[in-house]
Amino acid sequence: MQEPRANGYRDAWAGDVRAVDVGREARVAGWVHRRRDHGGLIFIDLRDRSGLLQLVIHPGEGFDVAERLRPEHVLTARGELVAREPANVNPNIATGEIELRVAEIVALAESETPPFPLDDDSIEVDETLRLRHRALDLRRQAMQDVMALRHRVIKVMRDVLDKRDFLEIETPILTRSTPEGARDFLVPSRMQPGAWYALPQSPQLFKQLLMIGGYERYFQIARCFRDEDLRGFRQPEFTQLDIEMAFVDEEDVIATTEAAMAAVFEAAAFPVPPVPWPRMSHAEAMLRFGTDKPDTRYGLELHEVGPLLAGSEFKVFESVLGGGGVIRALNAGPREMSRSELDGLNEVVRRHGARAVAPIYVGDGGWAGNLAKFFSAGQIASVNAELRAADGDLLLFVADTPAVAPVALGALRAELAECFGLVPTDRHDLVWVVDFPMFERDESEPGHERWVAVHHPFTAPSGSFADPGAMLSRNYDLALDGVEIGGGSIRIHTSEVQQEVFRLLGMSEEEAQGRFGFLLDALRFGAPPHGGIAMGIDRIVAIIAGRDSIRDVIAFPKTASGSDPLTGAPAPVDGRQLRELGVRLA
RNA sequence: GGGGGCGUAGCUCAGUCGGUUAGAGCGCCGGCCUGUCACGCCGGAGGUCGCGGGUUCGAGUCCCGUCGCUCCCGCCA
Repeated sequence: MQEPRANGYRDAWAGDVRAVDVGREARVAGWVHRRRDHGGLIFIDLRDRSGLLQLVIHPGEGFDVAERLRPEHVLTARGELVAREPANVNPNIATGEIELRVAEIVALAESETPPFPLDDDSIEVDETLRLRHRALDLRRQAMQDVMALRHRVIKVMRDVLDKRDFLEIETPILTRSTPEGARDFLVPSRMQPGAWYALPQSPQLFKQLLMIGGYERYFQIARCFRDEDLRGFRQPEFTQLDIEMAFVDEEDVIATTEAAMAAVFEAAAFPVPPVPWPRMSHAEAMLRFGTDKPDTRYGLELHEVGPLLAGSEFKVFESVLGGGGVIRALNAGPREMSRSELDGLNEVVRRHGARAVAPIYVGDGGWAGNLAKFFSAGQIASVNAELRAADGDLLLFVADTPAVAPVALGALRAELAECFGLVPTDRHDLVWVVDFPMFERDESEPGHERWVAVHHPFTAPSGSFADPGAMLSRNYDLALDGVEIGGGSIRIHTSEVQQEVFRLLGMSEEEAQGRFGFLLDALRFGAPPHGGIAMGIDRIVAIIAGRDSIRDVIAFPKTASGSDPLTGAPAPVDGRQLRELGVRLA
């Protein structure tokens, strides 16, 4: 760190002094990390953001002060930086060759005993307790490291985009609904009683207005809000690198994203393949991996085996195929699994809506087990060839609807890779997934089937509106190790096409005008072709830091119940405010 | 909204088939200690076993309810 301006508290960072500073008089300040009291000699590991420095207090000046110090007390100390005897050097800390011989020590603040250890990152402390004492939790080295990493990631993003002529422009937080498909957080309006602001699910509409407004290249470190249940990699409040560019096609946005992200990974010393990163169609991803965000670091790929097995004696498969279903299979390799372990696999696919997994062992070129008798030698041979099956291999089959079977087997693939230890820890893969379907048929309410946009309804489609189910969207999602870290698209830039999409989604002209009039209006005044992307900063930082939850990379995250860590719950509303708003309490 | 797991000392956890006095490590407090760095040695304090009810001669342990946390599905890019 840069040397601090000398004042009454410090003139040096504790963790930054080195052997070359021996002989120098230094004043440092910080927290007591650990204290070792030898009776006639006291050692204190002093901690500030830069690191640790050992203070030595001999009997005499300040000794009585040092005797009363305890972990997390705050102090400032002055003394001479001295070299340690060779035998006393501590190679585990950066300042281990030297120490501060204290001439003066002043206690600035006492501390109660911390409710959980701050000097040991190996113990996993209950998260509720960490959130309740967030200031203490943030002192821990692991949190300090992550926050510094997060800062560097965002800094690199800003630097790369700044060099490429992007302007950082802020967009409103109190706004109206910006549809991404999630529930909006709502805030009542005082000026217009009965009306509500929505917090933005993304700056989508605003950045399109900026493109139409001629700003050409925009970005923002944007806070986004979605009122949905949280998960390890999902918070109701999260941060995205939001980018939009005018007069561009897919290649421009992808190239810009790759430049920014490659710089981020390089700055973080996170090993990824060189750009350009591979691309895969949505259809291929679903076929080979059973997910739209494949982890391509390991095998266990899915195969379509329905046509190979049609006409067998196995009634389960036959009835699925007869009903328009599919059969997907993967080769788990030479695995010995017990009855109960195989039952455990059923649990996995059931979670995703499938009935069961059919396991078959390969032996002597044929199939072992009680399912083998239902299939002809030709069928067995062709499936073995498709799955490259060898003796001893375990083959797993899932037969179900075209929507369920791939997803269920894809989830099983991920689970198997995890428990077989097939997921590399030293290597990371990125893949662009492109050519998503534009529309999907929502058949959840019989009699009210309708088209819904797979991405948001501003994504540019390709294909003909005469066959909406066959249209693809001009979008691109980026997956890192099986986690979606970003996604974007080329946007619709004419009001005619935009209205056509709204119509297909069952939106009347009045409704479209009411909800998105300010975009439709803008599109009528010369909108440039444009597109962009949004990158999930929390997820990117979490993966680089090797964390399972983005809560670990957010200074003040929400808890599982969505409450605020500082108050324990969303703030209660003042009754007077409610009356002014005309809100009646139930 | 649905399903699984967890809740025991300040922290992390153990606690057998339901059995009488609930444990460990770390931390904390006191004493000793002039070269430690996860300091060491000696001693000590600390428990509504989340909460409520039930079964039982007897419940940390079994059952029901409830609250909290957590993972997964739904939802959500």
